[in-house]
Amino acid sequence: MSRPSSFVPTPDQDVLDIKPLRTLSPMFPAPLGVNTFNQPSSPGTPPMVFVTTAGQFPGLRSFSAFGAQDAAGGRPASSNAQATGFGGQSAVYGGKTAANGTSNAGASADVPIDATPISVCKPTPPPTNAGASAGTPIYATPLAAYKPKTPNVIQLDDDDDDNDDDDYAVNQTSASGRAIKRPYRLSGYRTSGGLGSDSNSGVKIKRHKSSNRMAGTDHEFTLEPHSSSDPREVVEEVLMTFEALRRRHLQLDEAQETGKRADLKASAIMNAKNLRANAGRRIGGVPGVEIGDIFYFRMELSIIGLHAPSMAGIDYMTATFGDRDDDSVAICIVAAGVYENDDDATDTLVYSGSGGNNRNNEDMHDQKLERGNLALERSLSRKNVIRVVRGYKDPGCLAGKIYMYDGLYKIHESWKERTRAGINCFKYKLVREPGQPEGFAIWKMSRKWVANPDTRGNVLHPDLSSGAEYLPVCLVNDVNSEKGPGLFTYISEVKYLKPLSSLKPLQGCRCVSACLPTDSTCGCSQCNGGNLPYSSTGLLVCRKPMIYECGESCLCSVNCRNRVTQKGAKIHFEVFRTENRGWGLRSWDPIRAGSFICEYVGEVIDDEKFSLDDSKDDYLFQTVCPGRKTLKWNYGPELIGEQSANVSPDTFEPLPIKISAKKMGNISRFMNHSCAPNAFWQPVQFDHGDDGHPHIMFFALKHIPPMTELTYDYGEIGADSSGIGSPRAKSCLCGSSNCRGYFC
DNA sequence: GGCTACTCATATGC
DNA sequence: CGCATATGAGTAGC
Repeated sequence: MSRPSSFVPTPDQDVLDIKPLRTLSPMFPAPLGVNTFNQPSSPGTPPMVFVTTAGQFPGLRSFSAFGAQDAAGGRPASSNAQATGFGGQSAVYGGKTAANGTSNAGASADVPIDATPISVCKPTPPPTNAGASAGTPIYATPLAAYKPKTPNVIQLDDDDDDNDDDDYAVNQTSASGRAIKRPYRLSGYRTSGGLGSDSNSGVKIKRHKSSNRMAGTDHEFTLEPHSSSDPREVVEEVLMTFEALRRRHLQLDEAQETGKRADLKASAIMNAKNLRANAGRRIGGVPGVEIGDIFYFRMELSIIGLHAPSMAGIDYMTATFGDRDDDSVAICIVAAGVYENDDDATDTLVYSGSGGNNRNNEDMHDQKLERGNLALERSLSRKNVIRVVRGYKDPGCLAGKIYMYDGLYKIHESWKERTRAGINCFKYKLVREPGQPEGFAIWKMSRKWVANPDTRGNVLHPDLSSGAEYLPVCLVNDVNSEKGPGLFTYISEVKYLKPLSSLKPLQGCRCVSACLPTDSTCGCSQCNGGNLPYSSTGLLVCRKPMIYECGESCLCSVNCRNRVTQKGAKIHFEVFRTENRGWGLRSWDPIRAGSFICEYVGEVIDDEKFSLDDSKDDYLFQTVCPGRKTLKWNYGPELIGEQSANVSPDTFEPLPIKISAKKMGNISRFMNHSCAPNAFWQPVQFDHGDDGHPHIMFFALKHIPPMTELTYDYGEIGADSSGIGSPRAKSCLCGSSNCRGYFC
């Protein structure tokens, strides 16, 4: 993950200060790097010229707004979050906790009226268990007597006084890890070799014989020789591969109007090839997974070892505590978030046990103290930490649910509650362990800002673009007293040297209304290698030397799905003062991998007149070969037997285009470099056919949580010889584990 | 004990 | 709203 540059933790800083999510990662020290991206701006001078698309704006309105904000602001830096008032100790009891639990709606901050501590609940006496069928509930068994026979026995230090994670270092002694052999049936997609067999009846993939999957320690996962030993890298690689596979499957499915659940297909392949991280179970944090990480599928949680079950909300394991009996303890829960209201409590959570509410209202029955519920109950007495993943259904968001890892919690109490439907339901109150970086709290906060930008503190200007962008671009400084970046003119479109009309036109398609993935005759689809380059939700499927969107010469409408980047960015950006890298760009919205972020806007520089002076331009964009991570974004086709679409540094061919955003540009001029970036550039054509001078569009390399700095790999000039000697080379201290040390 | 094969529980994602 | 289904626990049997 890119190291957001803006945070050097200091003792006096408020924990709730608005900071990027990742900065407190224990794995990486705070970045020390400084680059010279932003011109220094003296406090007295107007910081910039605000310009609309129509032309240069006199700036009167802007400047006065600027001053007003400034005066009104006047808050000390790094103290803006308190006003939002989350993190309180408010209890989450009552109405919210149970969609079905109306009886408690009025019970405020106290144990619900009809709540009974589970310890008081007397389980019904065990049925004569001799001939107990498989379905016999264990509910009846007294806890102490309950001794699961699962072979996955893991020993723990029997020492639960301390909060330290190390206490839960897991020694896997006997871990047979019996793999369930089950053919993975991938119906409805065709492979062109590789794993393929019998595409009519679906492809069967045998799961890897994984005798060593549970053995040893963490990372037997290797994708390829380059693969990192850094757990963070491994996790990101797994997720990137999953996403690449999923997008490609989606594309194939759409083309054939068949199949669904590309997420399941992708994970089937991942599992078949044993491409997963952190196999096995553990109490406490998962290596390479950081608080604030976001996910879009339950499968993603599963393949990185964060939460193994693909559907169930409670992940648990059997462990041996010292010389005591084996015990099942909960290790991770996914709080679905369907009962989410305006509850501001971000450090407590009331979780409902599982079971009982069968579909169709038939067969409703009391929840039983077994499996996950039992594990939670045992975790209450064991006091072990439990990972919490918060699910959040954004009403305004078309995509389904987003999951965010919110760190470690402990169960503080449990009780039984009668739901509206009349069944007994277990409730568990979880409290977030102190001292962890904020996760869900930042999420909630940024949602609030999106709903009402006025609630964002430390604002220097409400819209840097003065309306030129689809959404306002907030300028903020949580760090120091600097008033803004150096002077520049905000424009929203690239300034070409020649009028577009004089450029070679782009060939269009003759699709009526909209280009369809099933239509192989679509000219634009053919230009893109036979498929539409974007998914139906607008995600880029694959990184390519060039993407051709539909344009003016096409007959299709503006609603055609092959028009994505030309419509502009639709993200709530903010330009913010980083701690040590000048100004940077980040987003209030979560950004899903493959999403369009923004275009590199500036003045196209004439290749012939390119001078030494220009080469010192810090805002010059050139198509320099980026690092491995960016090049590998497509990794996935190889896994399903397709030809690799990847470009290697050897075959990379730069384009002649050079864009300078020094004097005029847009938000993308604030994107800093990182050797572990979360965005990449992609050439796109839609309004002209000069392939040497395409639009440079940025897409998300991975899921980007809100408030994480957006970065891309500036690349290295003369990678083969000496990038360091290059006139533009700057030393890089992005802080990532694979930092190259310099960039251009 | 090691292993396979089966059932069951879960609720997601489309 | 219905449907197909991945994962893992648990059980039975060889």
